[in-house]
This record gives sequence, structure tokens and C-alpha cells, in this order.
Amino acid sequence: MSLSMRDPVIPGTSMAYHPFLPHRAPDFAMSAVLGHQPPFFPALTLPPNGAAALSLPGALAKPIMDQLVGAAETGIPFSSLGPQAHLRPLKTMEPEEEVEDDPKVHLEAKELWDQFHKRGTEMVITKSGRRMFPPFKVRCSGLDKKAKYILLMDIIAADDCRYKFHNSRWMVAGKADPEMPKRMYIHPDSPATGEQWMSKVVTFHKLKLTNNISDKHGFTLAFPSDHATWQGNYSFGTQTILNSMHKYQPRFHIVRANDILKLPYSTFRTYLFPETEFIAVTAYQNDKITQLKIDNNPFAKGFRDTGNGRREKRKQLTLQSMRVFDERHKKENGTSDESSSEQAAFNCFAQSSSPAVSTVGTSNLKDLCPSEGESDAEAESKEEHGPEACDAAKISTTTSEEPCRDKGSPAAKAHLFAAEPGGRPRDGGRLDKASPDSRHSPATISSSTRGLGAEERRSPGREGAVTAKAEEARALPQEAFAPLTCQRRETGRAGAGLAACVGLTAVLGHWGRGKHPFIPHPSPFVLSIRSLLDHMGQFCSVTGVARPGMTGLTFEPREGLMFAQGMGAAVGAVGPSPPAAPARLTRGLPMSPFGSLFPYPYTYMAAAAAASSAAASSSVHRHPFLNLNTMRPRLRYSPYSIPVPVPDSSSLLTTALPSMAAAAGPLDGKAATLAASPASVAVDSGSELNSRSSTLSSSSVSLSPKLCGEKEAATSELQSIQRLVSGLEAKPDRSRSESP
DNA sequence: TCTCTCACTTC
DNA sequence: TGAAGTGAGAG
Repeated sequence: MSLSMRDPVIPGTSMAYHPFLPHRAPDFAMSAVLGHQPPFFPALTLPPNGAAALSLPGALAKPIMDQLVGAAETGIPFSSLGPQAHLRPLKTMEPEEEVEDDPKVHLEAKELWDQFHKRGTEMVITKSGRRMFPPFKVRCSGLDKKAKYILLMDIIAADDCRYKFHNSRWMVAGKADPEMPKRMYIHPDSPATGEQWMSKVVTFHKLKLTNNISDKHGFTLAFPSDHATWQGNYSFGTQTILNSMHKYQPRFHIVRANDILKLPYSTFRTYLFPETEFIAVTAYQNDKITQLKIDNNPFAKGFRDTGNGRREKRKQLTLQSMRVFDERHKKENGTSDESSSEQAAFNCFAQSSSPAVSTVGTSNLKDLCPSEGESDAEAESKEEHGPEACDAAKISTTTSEEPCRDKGSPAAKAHLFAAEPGGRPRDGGRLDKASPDSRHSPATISSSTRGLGAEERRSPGREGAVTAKAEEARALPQEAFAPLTCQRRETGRAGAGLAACVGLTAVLGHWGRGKHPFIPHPSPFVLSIRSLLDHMGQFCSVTGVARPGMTGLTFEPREGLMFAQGMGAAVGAVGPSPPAAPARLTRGLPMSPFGSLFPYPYTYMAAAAAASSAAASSSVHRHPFLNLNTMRPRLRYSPYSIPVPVPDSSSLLTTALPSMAAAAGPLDGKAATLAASPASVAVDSGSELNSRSSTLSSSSVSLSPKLCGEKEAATSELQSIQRLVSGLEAKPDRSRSESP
């Protein structure tokens, strides 16, 4: 028999609700996103035996069924002989009883992140994908040892601005480009027990960042059911697509679920670490970041000054060219008695060209940021033990970072918080205003974290190695960068949720065979559950990927069409979005608030869930990513963050909300710093420049007493050539070297 | 500003 | 030994 969307499945049968069917008609907001009828749509049928069946049109059956074959490995039997996939009925309709847990998350390699944050927050993305640096690693505690968890990570837009690196500073350069389809990265070890997660550092180093819009390392799922915590389309992948010159904020999610199938209907605990915010670039703009990476990333070892890598050779090459120039200059002037001074000049340049000069440059960086000196020295010392040892050390030696932050100059502080969206108050970001019934309200936000300070004081094991003094010392700064957490508790309707899982498992079972348990290889596979609904004439939506530079509304259909073809081949364009559709549709982005702080896109919130989010709104208001009140209509759909509008270019380096700064309370110093950040950073840059200039000039000065007339001119020319050839010290900060 | 190639590295 | 991860640099 066929089901219409409104046909309820009788509770008590094998499926209380069909996985893909909401039990009620879509509300207004939901309706607004509809309007597209995909060319192909499989039909859903419910056979008499009560099991769900996936019936596909003949042309589609084969590829889809091929994808589903692997589902058998997950224990879900279905026939591969025909177009009907019989899915095993769910054992239970009730969610598992939850044992209270209290997850805490500690960001690993925090010092590295802090340095990263201070130096410019640039993260390189490439077409083929580039790993994150610093690597995103966390340590969890407070999990139920027996329970299973799924850990995820995603990266959301921090604001809707485009940035440029100008005068050694990151400045807003306009409105953001169309947002890329966001993807959720599921940790390959998921699901695992709390004990397993807590026994190790959870690293997401395999996640890659790309700017390749046609990246095929992702796939999309759609959950139209308004019973689900997830609603809309959900993309997964090993690579996250980002826009260059845009600011992003990684997020970490803990989901208590023993099966990937239950993911969409489970509670999400979301953690934000402000220091992990970054600006995506295709090439490093700020050599501080470059140097930081070279110093800390083993793969970049070849560029370290101490090595025999390319950098060394390049400098030797420079040296050689200088020598040639010197000889030629000698010939031209013909006097040998000047050789001593020339030798002095040469020595000067030789020195400048030697690795030692790079060290000078590095020291300049340290001079630039007094608070960095210690960190750099520390980083260098760690280098002796390798990056991994470095990271490991950071786990229990976070005290050393504190002086950097607390004793840092205002400039350093400003810089520290410059890229921190909203200058998140340490407490303002915690959402402890959950309503008592938050567990049952899809839009209710509740806190699951009390801040790292408390967490670390409490969590055993790792902290055992940390002295009480160290704990005390790091408490304050840690709080300053305490992860902003948000928890969504959505028990949902078990029938709908679990039933949806059936369909999910059928697909994920195949993916589980690959390297990544949940990532399909090698071909992308996009499953559109919504397309099923489309077929029923109830739900239609335009989803796709907006391409940068597109004029008008153009969509690269993903769900329906890719579903239709099974293996992701492109088909024709989908029709334009309905004129009255919300912004998210006009952009055609297939993303959803997947794991976001709200279970619904804010477009939904207004009509569908705003009422239920009343309890959360106060918290939301204080959260830069949740601020519905201050957000302005965006032309693009932002499935996750609700960015705080950047007031003006004069405060480009801080997106702090005044209210948040005011709410910072104990952070008043930092809040004040925030206000002064632009100027402070300017001073910062200036000081570095001065430092650099003095370094160069001091070298020259040692020559000048012996030089006269042509000699000085020649030396000057030498310097110019030297700069041109080797880039030397002025090069590091490309644009900085040009600033007065 | 981006993309590609290169030489170098780690694993 | 080769795949993969790096920044530099050319275009």
C-alpha cells in the first residue's frame, strides 16, 4: 500500500511513523521552502508485513540498489534482486533511556591555537584539500563510559563578510560570497563508547579544507521530518568546502547515539572554541602563520631554517647571487683596497641571507608581540621533541600559555581577540538558560558545559599531572577561551526518528565498507529523502550548490538528480526557486542546521519553532552564532551561524557585540581591549615594522662608516637586489614590508 | 588572488 | 618505496 504523507502508521506496529514522513502537514515556513519537483522520485511503500520498503523507479533502481547492497552488512536484509529494498523493522519505537552524562571537552594543542589566533588566523585551503593547521584535537571527559557516542565536526561561517589582508591586517572587504555547502565530518572512530573516546585525544586531522565547489568527497542526506533534530539536507564528507578570504569557526559535536542511524534524532552537544576561528586563504598572507606552521608541522620541516631544506638552499642561492654581483662590482670599480669594505658589505648580506637572519626575523616577530616571545620560545623548545610531543606536552602544560595572554600588551590582547567573533564573553556564550522541558523542545537550547575551567578541575587522569598551581594559573585564561557550548535535546518521536534510521542504515551500511565507516568511496552518493516526499506531492524543495560568480539563480542539483543517477553524475538544472522562498532557497544551498544550535534553520524558526524557542532566545541573544535578534536578513542561507553584523571597517578586527563586551564583566580588560583593537593592532604592526626596519638598518649602519659616494650607492643597490632576489626579511609580511 | 609545479618532508 | 602533506614560487 502506498502512504500519503498524512497517513499515520499506527503506533505499536513495526514503525510508528514512516521515516520520511512527518506526521503532520508542513507548516508555513516549511512550505515556503518547497516548490521544486525533481524529475525522478522514488516511491515509498509500506508492505503488508509492516516493514518499510523502498521502491524505486526502474531506471533508478539499479544504482540505488547497488548502493544499498552494503546495507546487508549492517544487519538490514533486503533484496538485491529487485527494486524493492525491504528494511528490517525497528526493534523498538522508544529511544534508549538516557543515563545522564556531562561531557566536557578540552581543546588540545591549545597553545598552538593561541599562537595561531594571535598571528593571523589563516588557514590554507586548496583545490585538492588541505589539512587543518593547527590540527583540531580535543579531549573529552564526563562521558558515560558504557554509552556510545558519535563525534562530529563541522565548520561554519563566522560572519557574512569577505576579508582581505591589507596593511598587515585582515579587513572586511565586503559581503561574503555565496556560502559553500557545508559538510559534517564524522569522526571515523564513531560510534565508540565514552570510555574509548575519553581514553585518547580525538583528532580531526584528516578533515581537509577545500575551495573546490565540485569536490566529490561529500554526500547529502535530507531529513524533511519536523520530528527530527536535523531537518533539511545534511552533507557529510571528508573535505569541507570553504570560501577563500572568509572567516570560519570550527565546531565540535558530541552525540550520544549507539548507531549512526540515530544521529539525526539524538541530542547534540556543540562546542565552540573561539581560538580556532580562522580565515580561509589559498595562500598565506601573513608569514607569521607560515612560520608557525613550518615550526610545528612535520611536513613543513623542509622549510625550517635549521634544516637543509629548500629555504636553506634558496638562501645559499641568494648568497651566491650576491657574490656574483659583488665580483662584478669589483671589476667595475677595479680597486682592491675596497675589498675589505666590500667584504664587510658582503658579510652583512651574507648574514642577512643566512638562516640566522631568519631567526632575526623571527625574533622580530617576538618583539612585535611581547607575549609571543615566550610562546615562540616554548614552541621552539617543543620542536626538539617533535610536534606530537609538543602537542602532548600542551595537554598538561597549559599554564605556560597564560602569561602570554594575560601579560600581553593591549595590542597582543587585541590581536588575541581580534578574530574572535563577538569577543565572546566567557560566560555569555554559555547557554544555561534551558527550559525544564528543553529535552523535548526542538528549538530549545540547553547548556551542557560549565566551562573548561570547571571541567579541567574536575576531570581526572589528565589533570592529575597538572599541579594545583598550574590549574589555578590557567583557570582564568582558559575561561576566556572556554568553549561555547550548546546542547540540543530532541528526543523527537521515536517512531519517526528511528524509522528514518532504517532508511539511513540502508545507505550507510554501504559506506561503512569504505575506509571511513560513514563516508562513501569512491563515488559520492546523494540520498534525498525529501525527494521521496516530493514524489508524494507534499514536499518539494530546491537544493543545490550555488556557484560563485553565478548570475541569477542557478543551481547544481544535488539531491533529486544525484539520487536519480545514483553515482553523482550531473543532470540538468533544476528550476528556479520560488520567488517567495526564503533566502536559503534563493541560494539553493542544500544545507541545514545540521548539528547547529537550532534544529531548524532560522527561516523555520520564525514560523515553526519560534514559540518553542522562547526559553532559548535569551541565551541565543547573547550568542554571536545564535543571535536571532541582531541578525539581519541574509541573502544566503546560513545553516549554522547567525553572524553578528560587522559594524564598520574601523572595527573590522573585532566582531564583538557591545552588549557582549559589556556582559563580559570580569573580562572588562579584554572587552576594553576589544574596543581598542584596531588601533592596538596597528601599533602592533607598526612595532613589528619598526623592529624589522631597525634590523635591516642596523646591518647597513655597520657598513656605512666605510662607505662613501658610489660605494653607498652600490650598497644600496645591493640591498635592493638582495631584497628582490631573496625577499629577505622584508618579504615575510608581504604587504607589511610595503607599509610605511 | 588563484592554480599549478616543484622539491622537500613524514609516514 | 611510494603516497601524501608541506610552502615557495612562477604564471
